Amino acid sequence: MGATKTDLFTKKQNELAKMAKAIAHPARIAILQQLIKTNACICGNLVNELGLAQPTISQHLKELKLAGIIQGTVEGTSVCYCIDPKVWQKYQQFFNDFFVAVNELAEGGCC
Amino acid sequence: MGATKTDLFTKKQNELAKMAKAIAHPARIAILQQLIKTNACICGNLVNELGLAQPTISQHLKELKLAGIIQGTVEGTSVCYCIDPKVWQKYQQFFNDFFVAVNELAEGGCC
DNA sequence: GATATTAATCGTAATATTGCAATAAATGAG
DNA sequence: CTCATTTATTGCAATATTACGATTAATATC
Repeated sequence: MGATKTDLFTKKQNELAKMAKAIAHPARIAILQQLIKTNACICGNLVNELGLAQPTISQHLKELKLAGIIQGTVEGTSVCYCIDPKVWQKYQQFFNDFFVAVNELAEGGCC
Repeated sequence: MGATKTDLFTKKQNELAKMAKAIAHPARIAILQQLIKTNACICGNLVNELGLAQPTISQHLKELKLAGIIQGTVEGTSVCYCIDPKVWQKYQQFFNDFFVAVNELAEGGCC
């Protein structure tokens, strides 16, 4: 039915899934990389960098903002986006914790 | 139009996005955690553990298999799934590389 | 206030994802 | 070969995502 049954899973599982979803699009990854690369925030010249239309970029920015990864502050007629380091670290932590679990056992192989 | 414009992005960006998508669902995270927890592979008793119908689990397993994270080997009437440590490590590496980039600068804040 | 610039929102079309009932395929036991 | 068990596939309905044209909102400049 297209709707995820979130009630079947733990808070952590749902949260990690949501975090993964936030970066599960090349445009959003490209946006984040641009924000990192230009350090200082840079605003909507993302539209020029990536080849997507302005509303599309705006929508992706909204999702990233909703996920908490970035924040935007109005600056004249334009808006300045940048990564929230705290949330970014949380993401790093969550993903690392998830992946690290296996390496602890691993080896044995199985089937 | 619902179709991602992959041609606009780099191979790495598309790949990371795909990897994120593979784990961007709580059921798939739960499945992976079960496979880790029970170390030895465990097959379709995932259906009992999670509360989803058998075809739904089967579909998620297929996606994880397609992403390369897991592999399944037939064992009698049942199938034994387990994590592919090599691919898992690749995932860990990719995500870490992505997140680590910011911490190198960070601090300055911006807007 | 009128105009230009930039970004957000609305509306809509195309496509993708999620979930499951029904069914098929594969294998082991008898 | 028949039957039971387990998993995969098919077909379909509900919902979500992606993308963009058209428009609106916000702000700066004149």
